[in-house]
Amino acid sequence: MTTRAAEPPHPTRLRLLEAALTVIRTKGYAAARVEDVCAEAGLTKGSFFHHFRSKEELAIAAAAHWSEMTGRLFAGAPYHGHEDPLDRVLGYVDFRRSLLEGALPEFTCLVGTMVQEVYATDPAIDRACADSIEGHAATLEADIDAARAAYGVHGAWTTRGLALHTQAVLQGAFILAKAEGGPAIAAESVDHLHRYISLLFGRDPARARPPSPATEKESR
Amino acid sequence: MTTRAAEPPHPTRLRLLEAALTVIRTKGYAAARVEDVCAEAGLTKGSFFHHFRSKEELAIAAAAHWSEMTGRLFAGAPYHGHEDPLDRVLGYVDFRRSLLEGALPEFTCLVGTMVQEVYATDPAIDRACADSIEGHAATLEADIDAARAAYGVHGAWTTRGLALHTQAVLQGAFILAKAEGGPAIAAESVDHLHRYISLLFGRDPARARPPSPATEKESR
DNA sequence: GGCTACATACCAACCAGTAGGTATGGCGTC
DNA sequence: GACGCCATACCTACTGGTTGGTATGTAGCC
Repeated sequence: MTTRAAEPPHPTRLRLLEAALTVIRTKGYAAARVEDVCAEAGLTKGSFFHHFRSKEELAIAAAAHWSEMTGRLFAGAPYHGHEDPLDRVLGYVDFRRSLLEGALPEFTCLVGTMVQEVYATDPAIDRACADSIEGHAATLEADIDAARAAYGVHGAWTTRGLALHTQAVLQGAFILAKAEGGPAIAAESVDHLHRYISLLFGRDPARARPPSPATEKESR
Repeated sequence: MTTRAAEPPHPTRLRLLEAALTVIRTKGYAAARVEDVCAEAGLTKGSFFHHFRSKEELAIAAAAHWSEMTGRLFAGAPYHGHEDPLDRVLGYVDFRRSLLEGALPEFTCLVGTMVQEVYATDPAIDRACADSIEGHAATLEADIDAARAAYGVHGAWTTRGLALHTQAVLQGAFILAKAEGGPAIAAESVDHLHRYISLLFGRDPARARPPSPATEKESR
């Protein structure tokens, strides 16, 4: 991930990045025109090319911005407050489930969408997307490891593999949501993921979930 | 799915459809130029537009062709020969896993790739993709139902939901494979799916898999 | 007065789709 | 069994709209 201490970006650049998120998540990267992004941001191309050298640079910057945004969102999420590490892992899944609301471009994943289009044609964007996904998955590994230790679970799978599996389920859920036109089936798939992790650690999946601890004001 | 008794397509049309599979799975739909498809098929645009009215019609026809191709592949797969319905479901997962070989455009899913790009902009292609995914998932439901009956499993989930969850895991695995540049992590995710279904039906996931029954010569 | 941050106007390449041509082969007719 | 006729299948050449990117202008600010 390498979230290097980024100086806060120029507000106009930020507006363009936010616009890019919306447009690319709606139409995909190739179909997203620079002018679409400008219109969404209420600017013109002259301004765009003042802040970005090319459309490709926008995509890479958007992926980095996405990583930072989601990084902050998940770092501040309440599930980190659980005592039991397994509750933290399951809390993460519940949190992801709670995000599946509203219109599709609001909850689907920027980098998952982009990587499908560019993996074979644009190595730089592909790398940025892969970094984003892997970096996010890595934030789960400490809790999964702690849960394995606490529950004495040592199956034929790796911590990193399970962390990435959660991402696979979520990415796949987004695809189903796009095909079906809404988040309902995506939510069911995330429920299956929750049930899987419960079973994997020998916990009854039907057991009531622990209440979310109060959201931390500042998680540093 | 509605696999209506299709008269065998014109061989040149078929070459264009096969070429479209390759090109779209490599570059995505929007970036796939009509001329790319023609070049891949060894034809020119004049011929293309003799067989298809538009690029959109190609995409829809490609999705239908994809459904037929995969339909035949899975209908003829060996896992249907297992006595135990749970073995058939798990055999399906194993079969999917065995397909994760070679270069990415050879094993990734056409309609999963396309739906991400068109869900908000092209309802006709979106519908074709959704039909393909749902139609394929539906082929699992009879075996899942039979397994639920045989094993007395009635959790808080639906047969259709689990069938679609298998597709979510696979689609997500393809995204990870594209990000990582190879099928290794995708395979791990499919292993997790196998483990999940085993646990869900109360079977020890570590248990040796039953040998595949001999491939049926003709499954009608 | 020069630098940042935007806008307007323009260009050249690209690309889906069209126009119109030619080769091929089936088929009825004599 | 040769001939005229036409539909099919494929090609080359072109067009017109689109789009990433550039050149240039200008308003405000230090």
